[in-house]
Amino acid sequence: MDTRPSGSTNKQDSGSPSQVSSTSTDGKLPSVQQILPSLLGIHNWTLGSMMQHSAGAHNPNHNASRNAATQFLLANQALQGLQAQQIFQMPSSNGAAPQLVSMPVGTSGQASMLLNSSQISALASLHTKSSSHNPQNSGMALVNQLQMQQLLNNGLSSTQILSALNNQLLANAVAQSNLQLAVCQQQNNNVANNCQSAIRRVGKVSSLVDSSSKSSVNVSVKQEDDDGDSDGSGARSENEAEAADREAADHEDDRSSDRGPTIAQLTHPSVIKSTKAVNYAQAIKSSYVSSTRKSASSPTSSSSPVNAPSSSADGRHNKHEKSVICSARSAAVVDGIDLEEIREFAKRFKIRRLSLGLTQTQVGQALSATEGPSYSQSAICRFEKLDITPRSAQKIKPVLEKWMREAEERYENGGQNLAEFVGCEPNKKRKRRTSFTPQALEVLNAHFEKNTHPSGAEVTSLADELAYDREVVRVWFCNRR
DNA sequence: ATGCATGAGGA
DNA sequence: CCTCATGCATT
Repeated sequence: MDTRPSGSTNKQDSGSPSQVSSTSTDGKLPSVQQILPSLLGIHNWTLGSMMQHSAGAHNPNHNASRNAATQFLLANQALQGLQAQQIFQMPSSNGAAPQLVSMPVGTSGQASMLLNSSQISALASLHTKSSSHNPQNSGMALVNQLQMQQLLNNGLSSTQILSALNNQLLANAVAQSNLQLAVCQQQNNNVANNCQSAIRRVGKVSSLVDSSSKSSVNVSVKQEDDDGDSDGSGARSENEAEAADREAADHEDDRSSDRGPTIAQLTHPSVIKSTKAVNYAQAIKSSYVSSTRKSASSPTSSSSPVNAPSSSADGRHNKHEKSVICSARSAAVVDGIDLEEIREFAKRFKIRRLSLGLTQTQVGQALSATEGPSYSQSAICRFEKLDITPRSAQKIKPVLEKWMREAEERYENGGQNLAEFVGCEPNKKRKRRTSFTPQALEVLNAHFEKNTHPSGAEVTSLADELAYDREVVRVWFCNRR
């Protein structure tokens, strides 16, 4: 289904293929492609390829033909904990596009990463020489499984996971012989250290290693790929590529939004300290006080005055570190909604989605093709991040649960058409998104801090002063609140 | 991933 | 007009 809504587009073609997990290539540290095989315990595998069957029936122009054929790396099943290695090649004008590589790690985790063609071929050429049987493979896999889960448990974004994984690979390569659990911990620390900088660079603080490793690392992901065949994603790869690119370029500047209290916030009151306090209070206010329902559990129960005091000079700079989502087990229950349960599901869902090699966009499209309510990429993104109110989450959850079950079924049956694109009607044109200038934002924020609910007259004059549509200004306040 | 837009439902 | 839930469009 190639698709891409006609008008769409901003998408510059495969502009930046690489990004990927290529790291130190030569010299000191081994490159990813050098250690990947051992990391995964792959010593015997076969490279197969099959022409991509146009699952969607069309897409003649994918003629990346010769090489664009979907390739599969089939891992030797003899190595426990590892199953089929799949490589979905994304069609593109040139064969240099990066490929999404999904690899099961351990028995219940799965990592996805992008590898460019040279890395792929490097990986491919390795099978000829790699023959050393390391009895400790399973051990390695296990270690990585744990680490992977920790990464996932911390709610990191795809980009973060990729970089973290990358560091993980290096860490493992360096400590290649350690397999004891104790050593495992050590590795975790190494990984943490290695990752920290990367993560920080990306703007998020997060405790990567929860040494106490918490009880529930039960990310029960059942494995169903026995022969790595699956596809259907082959045809959708355009979207895949698109998303991949975006993720690659992903800049997480962490601006954060102050919509209502999100599950992430509710379940982690601890992270909401200092600067965050104000926002949190506001969040509680807007969503609970006003809705009269409010329930005991919310940590800050008391309602804050409508006019957020906000002691800071500039509200915008106060909203930072909101997306810190680390592990926690607080089984909070708000409004009869088990946040913990939702959190668990969101985690599982993300893992499943990735293991199926699907992007949020694809899931959204698939959803819209099925019965019942559907949700957009945005919604899915927010759900996975738990950047939504408990109420919304509870509403979306069953939909995703249902879809996930069906997706698994289809996957097992050959994985055909996991996503079906349904031509959306153009609908009426949406107003072009307004982009406020930094200056305007300064003014707006200044006003917002003084008064979150400006009167009609105030809005008008403000709009006037800034030379923006009154409606635009009004909406800005609504969204800001 | 997230900023702004839209529309429903409620005062 | 507001709040909320969502989505489109853009970063």
